Amino acid sequence: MKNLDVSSFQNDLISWFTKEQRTLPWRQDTDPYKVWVSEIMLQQTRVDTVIPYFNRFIRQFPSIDALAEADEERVLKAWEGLGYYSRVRNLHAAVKEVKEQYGGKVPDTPEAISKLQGVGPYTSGAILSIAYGVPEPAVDGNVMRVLSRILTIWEDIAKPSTRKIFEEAVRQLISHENPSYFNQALMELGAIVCTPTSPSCLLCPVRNHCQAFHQGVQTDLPVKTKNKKQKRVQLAAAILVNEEGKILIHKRPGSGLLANLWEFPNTEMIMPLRNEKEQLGDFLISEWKVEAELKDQIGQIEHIFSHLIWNINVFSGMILSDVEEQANLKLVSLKELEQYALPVSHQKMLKLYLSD
DNA sequence: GATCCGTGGCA
DNA sequence: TTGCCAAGGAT
Repeated sequence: MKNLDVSSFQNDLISWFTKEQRTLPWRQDTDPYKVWVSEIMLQQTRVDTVIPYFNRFIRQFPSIDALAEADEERVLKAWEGLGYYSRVRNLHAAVKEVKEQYGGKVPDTPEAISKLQGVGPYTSGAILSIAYGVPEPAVDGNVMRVLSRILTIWEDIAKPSTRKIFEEAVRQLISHENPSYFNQALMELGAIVCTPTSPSCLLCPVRNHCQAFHQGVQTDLPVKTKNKKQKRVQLAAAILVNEEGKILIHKRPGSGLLANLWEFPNTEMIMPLRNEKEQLGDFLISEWKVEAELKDQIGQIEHIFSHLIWNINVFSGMILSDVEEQANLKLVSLKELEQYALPVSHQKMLKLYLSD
């Protein structure tokens, strides 16, 4: 590698990680299943957020077999609040696949492991290197940031095609003696030293190898184009109770936003100027044949997703008709509701209702 | 390649 | 307050 003493770089990086790595629950051992779970949870999600979820999840589902045999409702409930719920549905499906097709052992080749649902290029490399010591690249956002600075790579890291450039770089740099620590060290460095804004270059174990530091351009890298703004969507939702005090909930479709999570009945306001309570009442009858007496609005909620914003006007009401329960439509008591995974937006609605 | 898919923290 | 993010993958 041009302008870089690879052996010295590996040594400085791995020595630093050996000494300075954070103690984390998924670093207690290298059980491929636990490495796998942690890597899925850590996708686009901060370490501090993941820690309690990881501990609970492993307690509930300690092994491939335990997770493979679990009901999806329980699995989704364990993921409630973490976001990107397709991650856990894919993990669940993939774990069943490993149990059935690989005798319960997580595959140890790039070809096999990459076929598992939810396992892309990053996760494949992470599991192979950390759990099995295979020298494969594991290029995430941290790695692209760190290496863009060390090697002064000016490609736009927001473009999917750019990842290949960094994978090629890692193949030339990775330690074959300890690929696990090499990959983890790059990510750890990105997380606690080589941060997006104001990197701590004076504390960096590899600053002598860093071209951006030498040129004083570390804050100009990486190059990353901006995201688009979220779209706003106006919703009206109802927390409806029957004469027994049971609450009406609806299971969302199996694909798309918040797939398979439960929610309070709601509908998008296509005509924002028309009376919302009327639109909501019409929706309840036409969609669910539920006649309800809606009270005045009990509040409003704004919920921000990565790509859209929900503005929800929340109503409460009494169910006047009989409800025909279906697989995706249930009446549950407040206590039973605890068994169902709700999106955070609907947890906010419930809290609003209970304090009303 | 562009878009979809969550959430909470922080400058 | 607003934007931007944080150990990505599927379509």
